[in-house]
Amino acid sequence: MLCPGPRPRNAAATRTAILDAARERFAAESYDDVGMRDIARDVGVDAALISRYFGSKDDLFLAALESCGDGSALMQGDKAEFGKRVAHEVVFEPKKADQLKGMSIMLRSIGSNRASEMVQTTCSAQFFGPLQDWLGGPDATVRARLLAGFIMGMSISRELGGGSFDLEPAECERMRDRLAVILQALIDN
Amino acid sequence: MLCPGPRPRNAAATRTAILDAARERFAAESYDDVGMRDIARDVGVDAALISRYFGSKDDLFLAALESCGDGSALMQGDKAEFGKRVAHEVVFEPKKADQLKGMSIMLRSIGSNRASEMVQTTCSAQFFGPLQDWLGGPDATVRARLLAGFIMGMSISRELGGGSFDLEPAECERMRDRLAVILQALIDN
DNA sequence: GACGCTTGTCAACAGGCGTTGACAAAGCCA
DNA sequence: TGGCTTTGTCAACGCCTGTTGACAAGCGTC
Repeated sequence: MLCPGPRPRNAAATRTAILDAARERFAAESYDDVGMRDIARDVGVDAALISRYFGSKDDLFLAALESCGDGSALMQGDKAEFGKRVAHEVVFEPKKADQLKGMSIMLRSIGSNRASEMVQTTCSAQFFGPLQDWLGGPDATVRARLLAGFIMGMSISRELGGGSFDLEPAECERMRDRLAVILQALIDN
Repeated sequence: MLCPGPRPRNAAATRTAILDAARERFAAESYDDVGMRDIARDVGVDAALISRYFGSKDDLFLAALESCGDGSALMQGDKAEFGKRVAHEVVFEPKKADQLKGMSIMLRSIGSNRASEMVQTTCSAQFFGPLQDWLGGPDATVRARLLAGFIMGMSISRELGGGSFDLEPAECERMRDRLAVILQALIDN
């Protein structure tokens, strides 16, 4: 989407363009692998401008992470269908849900020393916390950890299989169904 | 364990010392965060020596990964107790099991562009494959993916909570018990 | 004892990184 | 039109990285 000629002068638009590009980049690559110059090239802007708008790379990463919104979108809709809905999204539509994009960013960079602390605090505030409150009932904390862990684990597992668990479509469906049952059991409890 | 004076000349010992140090480092930090000079300092040796013994950093990483052995250790013991055993190790003794150390390395570096391919192939060969063969029965592939995903996810979740899921000890026990039931159900199926 | 191979150290290189300050040009206001 | 602020570019800095080749010292062998 790069246009020839000089970039029109529009600070607000440029800022959000940078933020959008950063979100995409950090969802696809780790904190260490994403360079300021990469994001700048995506937007069609000089890397120095990013520093001026967002401060440091850490600040940009945090802004991108928080721009994904909290995980509450996961929890909208019928509670009795949570298992089916989430299992379907995790297995078949990893890129669709915005809250899963936030999780992609976390998973990509949780290993990095520079990013792990930001990831931890954000994850607690935007994922564990809301999930736990929404669950309610006995052992809500424990069930939230299990749910979150399972969802993250399946995302990692998909990643390891190269985007599709390295499974046949029919097998994916059966996995989705099994996963749905397990998740739902943790919801109902 | 650094001794003063020059290092005794012993190629084999030095080589394994380097490999051990690399395994520890890569289990604790991501591929990008681990520097050749860090490992060299741990061993008390010059970084150049590592290059000569192992070739490139990629080669060293792969050697460290493969030195953890395959995941078959996870599958030894009574099949009827698999759930309990693994749940206990995942929740309470993350550092104990060697095969979990291999998984730590994978989880730390799966996000890194340079390491992800090595992690993927190693994970398939040493973790998914053996688990699937060992499981047998209907839908072995699907159940193996679910099991592996859950185990990895709980490891990540523990990491995010700062080493203990951010839970009380009593809660950890209840989580272990719930996890054991879920894992065992996937084994038996 | 002198040679030669092995083992380890040291200094340096090329390349990449995030960040900074000076500079250019666009747009606004008087 | 002239000045001033905003927006963007450019070149450069200091730092860190993996890797290399030259050099030093230990050790076995003739």
